[in-house]
Amino acid sequence: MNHWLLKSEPSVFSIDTFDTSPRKTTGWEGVRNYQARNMLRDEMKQGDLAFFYHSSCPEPGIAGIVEIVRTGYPDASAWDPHSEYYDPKSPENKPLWYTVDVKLVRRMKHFIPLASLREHASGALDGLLLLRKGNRLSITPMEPMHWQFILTLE
DNA sequence: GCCAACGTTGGC
DNA sequence: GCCAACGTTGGC
Repeated sequence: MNHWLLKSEPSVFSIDTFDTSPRKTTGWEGVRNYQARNMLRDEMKQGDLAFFYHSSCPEPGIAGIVEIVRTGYPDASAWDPHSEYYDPKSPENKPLWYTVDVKLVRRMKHFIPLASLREHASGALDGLLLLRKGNRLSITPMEPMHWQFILTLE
């Protein structure tokens, strides 16, 4: 099983938004970055777990855990002219962008602020992509070691 | 709002 | 293929 970290802006989709989603599941639409696309399409497996991270907000950090419940399939929003994720460069019969379905497993017992993660940046969380300067990927793979350690922080 | 870092675009 | 310009991300 793989471990991931998914970023989301709470003003767009927060951990609470899952409560209003059928079966607490949502399509992870709108990723328009090739590196992230490749992970969505090729690497995420059913049953994989991911930390759900709030970004670009007053208190960034890890809010919960989600599970990949459907593996990569074409992101239809790229073909929808009314969608904010519409991409005219995506051919109708050849999908350019992909998405997966994620389901909320649970909230963290305690929200884990980015600042708390940083305290271990040169220790147990050394190498965590999220903490690397300049990292902007909305999807990053995580080492099981880092996953386990973060669970001890909650 | 500022700024660093990175990705994408497009001219050549 | 190079590289400057531009756009986006995201913490602060």
